[in-house]
Amino acid sequence: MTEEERRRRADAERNRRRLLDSAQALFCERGLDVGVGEIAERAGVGRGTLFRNFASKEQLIAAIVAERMHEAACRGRELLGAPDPEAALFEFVQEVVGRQQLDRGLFEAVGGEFLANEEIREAHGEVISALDELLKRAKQAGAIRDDVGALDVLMMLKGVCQAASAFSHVNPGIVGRQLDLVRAAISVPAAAQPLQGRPPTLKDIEHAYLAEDARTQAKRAQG
Amino acid sequence: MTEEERRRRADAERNRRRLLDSAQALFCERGLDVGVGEIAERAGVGRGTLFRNFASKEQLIAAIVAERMHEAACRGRELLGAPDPEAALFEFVQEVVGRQQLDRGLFEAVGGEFLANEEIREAHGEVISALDELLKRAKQAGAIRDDVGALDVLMMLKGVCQAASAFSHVNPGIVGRQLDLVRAAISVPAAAQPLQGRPPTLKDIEHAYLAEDARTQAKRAQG
DNA sequence: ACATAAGCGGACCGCACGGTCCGGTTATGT
DNA sequence: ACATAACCGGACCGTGCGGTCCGCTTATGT
Repeated sequence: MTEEERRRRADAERNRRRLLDSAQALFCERGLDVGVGEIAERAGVGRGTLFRNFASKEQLIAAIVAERMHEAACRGRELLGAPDPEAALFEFVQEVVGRQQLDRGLFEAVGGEFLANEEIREAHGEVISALDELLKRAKQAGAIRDDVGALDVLMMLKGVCQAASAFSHVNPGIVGRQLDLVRAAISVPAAAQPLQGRPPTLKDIEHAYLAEDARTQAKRAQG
Repeated sequence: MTEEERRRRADAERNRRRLLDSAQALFCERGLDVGVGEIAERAGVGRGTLFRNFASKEQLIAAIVAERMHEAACRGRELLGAPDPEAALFEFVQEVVGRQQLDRGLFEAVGGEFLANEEIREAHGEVISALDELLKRAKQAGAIRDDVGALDVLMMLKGVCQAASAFSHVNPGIVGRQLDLVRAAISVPAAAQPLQGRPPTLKDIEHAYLAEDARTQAKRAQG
């Protein structure tokens, strides 16, 4: 040990990175329920190696999810410097939805029982704070009503994300449509612009289910 | 067998009812993840009896959930006869949320992978149809914008229900608040009335998690 | 009262999960 | 080149799940 800071072997460091990468990829595409065995296999290491780097699966999840939330919060703070407060707010809202749309694990972590985890809850708080600041600026600019809070918005976004994860692949316009509704709701008196896309239909549900099923069976066949 | 229609023994019928009742109760309070063992135990029968009445757990779930959805749809059709179309629509919306708030199993069945089940999806379709009719009437009355569909509304409700299931016990006003938002969204120009209740806070999340945790550990201690 | 079939229940099975452990391997400093 | 400790990987464990099976019980018609 010639250096104080260099106490871990190089291969250990490399394996940790591989584990984080493979877990991130699998959580993204299949959610947080993927088994630790599969994560280790994809990383090209054994299960033992996984558990030496992360004390439990929950801790691995927390490390990844918290990182993603931290990134989102940073983006939010960045948007605080944008010229148009209202545009900045809705840009952020749209990105938050987009991130969850691209990362199923992140989507599942928000609002589920995983908020029980200290690390995740803290990162979640960062996002809320950023959104809160953006809201405050937009309110001062007169664009947003005074009595809504960051969590009010986040809760509505939960519905949007749910819609996105369920239907966006059979009805791509659904996200923009729902985001429009977040702005204008369904009442006539508001100065409403026409909604984007086409209305979702019963067929969409069926297609969503069939696509999901086909994907599952494909995985099963190859595995 | 003196009667054609009487081919099942009385005790069998009684046990089936007990199973349905206990499953309903457990699904309500703890969600669809409760084990079949516990359901049978609460009903005072063995696991074998459960599987003789229902070929699989999924079928048991479908029987119960579809029944609840059917009830909701009936209520919706009933409201079609109400004098004020707009009031009827929002009464229905509120009741749909209320039902999911009182029944965690129902909440989980909507929008999750359980919509893959034919029986559930069909019953879900009934609810959508009822909501669609209510929407049409409200549109004709000029209360609702023309370009929203029943599923648009249902998706927003998903977010409301999520908020309800997570926070209603620490912030009872949250449901009315979110329902207000469904009507008016967050834009200033709308003729907005002040939101009900108080804004949700970060503390609410923490309390929700702590309460959930305490409940879980209580169950664990008594079981 | 009795014969009989329908019904019963809990022991049992296979499975998949998260997590542990230890004999063999390999990076690392001298 | 070598000694050594850090590291590796996969066999292994306990748990809890949905679902099956079979010997015993009991409702039911005569």
